Amino acid sequence: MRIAELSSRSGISIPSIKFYLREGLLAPGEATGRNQAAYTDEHLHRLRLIRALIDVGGLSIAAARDVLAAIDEPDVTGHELLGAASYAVAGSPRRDPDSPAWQAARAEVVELARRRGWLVPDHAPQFDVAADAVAALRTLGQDDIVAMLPRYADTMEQIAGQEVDLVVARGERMRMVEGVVTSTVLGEIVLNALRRLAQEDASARRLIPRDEWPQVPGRDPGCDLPPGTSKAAKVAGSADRPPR
Amino acid sequence: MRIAELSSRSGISIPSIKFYLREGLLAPGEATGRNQAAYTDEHLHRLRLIRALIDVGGLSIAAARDVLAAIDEPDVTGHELLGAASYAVAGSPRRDPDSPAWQAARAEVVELARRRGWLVPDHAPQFDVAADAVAALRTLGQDDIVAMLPRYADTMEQIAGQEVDLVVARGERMRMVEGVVTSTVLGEIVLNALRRLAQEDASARRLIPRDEWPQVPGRDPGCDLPPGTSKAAKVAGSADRPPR
DNA sequence: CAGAGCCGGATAGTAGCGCTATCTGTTGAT
DNA sequence: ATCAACAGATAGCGCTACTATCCGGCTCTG
Repeated sequence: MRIAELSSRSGISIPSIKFYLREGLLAPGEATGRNQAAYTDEHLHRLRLIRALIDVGGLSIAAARDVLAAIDEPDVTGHELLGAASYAVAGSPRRDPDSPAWQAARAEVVELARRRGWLVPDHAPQFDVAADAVAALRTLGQDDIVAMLPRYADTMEQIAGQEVDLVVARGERMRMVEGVVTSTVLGEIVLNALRRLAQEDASARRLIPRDEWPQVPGRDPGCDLPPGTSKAAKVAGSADRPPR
Repeated sequence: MRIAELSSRSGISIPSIKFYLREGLLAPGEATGRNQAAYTDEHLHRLRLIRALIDVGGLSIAAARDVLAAIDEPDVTGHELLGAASYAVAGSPRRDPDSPAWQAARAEVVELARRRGWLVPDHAPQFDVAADAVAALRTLGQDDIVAMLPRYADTMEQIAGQEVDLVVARGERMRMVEGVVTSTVLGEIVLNALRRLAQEDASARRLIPRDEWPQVPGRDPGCDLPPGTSKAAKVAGSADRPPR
């Protein structure tokens, strides 16, 4: 296929495709002449991945390039890829790594991970990101929100375990590698959106009088978890919440 | 306090402070003369909030302005504020709301929320954000990741309930309102960072031979959840995972 | 086999965002 | 009286993610 077809099938303008070629996000097509090249369905798929990372995942061009380069590296393992993706997404713009408050916040998060026995190196960039947020919460006097950290960690440990199991179960390397990236980047978007929706629901239930609730169909019991879920997890899913 | 002191105490340059004044993120100081104004500790706090939202939370100036305007509105309820924050953060750049695939993805997420009985309007912008990601996952052939949606929703329902309880417990309106914003925006950053760390841990446990694990101190049992956690939740926290 | 039009590659230009610099006239501290 | 600091306004800058234009070569059509 030539570039015009690649453009029309992907919905991306030819100049943009050329831009991604220049930036090294997309491999050149196979040359069929001095100034002609042929593109394949793999290029089409790659373009969709690029747009998903950039438009939906909010990655910068540079971050997307780093992630995609790790995908292309044939002997990078799934585990290393996750680190690479994590590093690329974290970016560098930290607030002030020199202040004692920031260092205390970072130490707090590192200690949390250590107590849970997480196998992560102390220099993982995500610790810096978390430290930024924790330090900001503390200087804003929102210490009680920081107190939720252990619960956040517990929850994310469950989620991450299931995500990794899912991707590892695929077996085939190429599908695993792309699964790591998409579940990390796009899964985050979905999780964040669902969290906001759940917050809106939770605050409606607590702050709006029951007789002013909008009319909604009743909640279907027990049909919203996929097969294989343990009874304990289902029970926990409804624990610690006010009556609905 | 005059602007020079506000600048040195906040660590933000005077031109930047003037910029925030122009953009309406920061209220003008009380005028003490034709071209003099006095700033208070509230201005200092507000500046810290602005920087937290922008630098740490990644909000644009426009989104931060919308959120802060909602905070300032004296008769906006905590619940409405959450909607405003949610809306401001969602932004508008959606992928292609006209394609059938996108509409199917949106319907899928709306149906998920409806089945759980969430009290959220169908037009909530977070549905659009989630639809973007779900549609992207489907076109990339990552349907098994989409299958995790119900579990994501269940998890976020728990987290959001606890967050809202925490903030509502404060009682005082001003502290509630700021708690909504900070927990929504900064909590998301922390959650995302912890998720990536947990993913790295999970993939290390599954993909690296046990005898190559880095040496880490043992996991402390049971001391990582705050008081008030039910036994069921603690058990669920360790369920469905491979042996550690 | 001519010529219209698409091709790859290169260079230059653009729009928006988040500041930053400079200028003007005024004011308060010494 | 002097002079740095101030508020307010206008203009400019650096970065990112494209977008436009040009060029000589290719290829498809009639």
